[in-house]
Amino acid sequence: MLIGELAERAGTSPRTLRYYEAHGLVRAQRSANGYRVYDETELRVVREIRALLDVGFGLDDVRPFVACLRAGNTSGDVCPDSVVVLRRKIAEVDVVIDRLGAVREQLHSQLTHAIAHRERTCLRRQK
Amino acid sequence: MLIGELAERAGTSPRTLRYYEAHGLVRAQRSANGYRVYDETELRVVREIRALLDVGFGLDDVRPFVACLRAGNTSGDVCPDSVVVLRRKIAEVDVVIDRLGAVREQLHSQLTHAIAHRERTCLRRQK
DNA sequence: CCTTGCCTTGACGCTGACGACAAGGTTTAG
DNA sequence: CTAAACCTTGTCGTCAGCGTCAAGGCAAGG
Repeated sequence: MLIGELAERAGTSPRTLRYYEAHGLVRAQRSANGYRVYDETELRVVREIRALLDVGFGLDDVRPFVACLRAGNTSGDVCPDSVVVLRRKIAEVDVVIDRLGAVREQLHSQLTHAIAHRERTCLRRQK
Repeated sequence: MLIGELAERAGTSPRTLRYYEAHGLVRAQRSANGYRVYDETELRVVREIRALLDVGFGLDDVRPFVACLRAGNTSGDVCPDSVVVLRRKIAEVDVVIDRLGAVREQLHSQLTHAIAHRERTCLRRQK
């Protein structure tokens, strides 16, 4: 499997795969002419990476999951390092959710205030 | 009031104020030697900008609020354009909160799965 | 032989809100 | 006289995850 095929099967681009390789996440054999050659394992690795990035992970967060897959596990989640990252990420998400909740509250009250102000202005105009 | 003083009073940096000016948000008179000179109104403008950026607005989102203040209003929130942006931002925040909630769910289930897997492994080892 | 369509490395662009520095002018205090 | 502490414009760097050329090599079909 060459880079174009892997890219298509994983739903991404060759550029992206080279990028992952440059950052030590994906590995490739080389054919005689220097082309990157991948096996099915790499396909699963790339899909794991994509799934985690989509959820808001950074490349560094993904490393333990890739290592876990390479260690022969069916899922990248089951290794201790992955679990640590999972817990941390959940905590991070919780923090952001809380913050956004507070922001939402504030914006809502600003909006309420603005509407109330407009009401008052209209009423004064009507008099 | 020169740029350094305004920066300090607004809790930001001269660089930032020049940046806002370059993007048409803050205005300054010029003294004979070419220094930027600000009045109290600009202080309020800068504080409005900062408050909104802190909440996750972009510079473009802030423009209507600044215009609203410049139009003589006590609050930047009360003008129609500001209200439009407020509503849009609240909607955006809602979307992100929902997405993060789903992400949190997914991560939690991954974590649960990983823990369960580890339990099974330990049990097998104990046998 | 020539085109088409893969592949290679290398390098710059992008988004946003600035930080950091360069190289210089001004004003004030000692 | 000079150092300190302001100010000016201009340019590059930052973070992340790539997109988008550029310039070239390799393989196969007509």
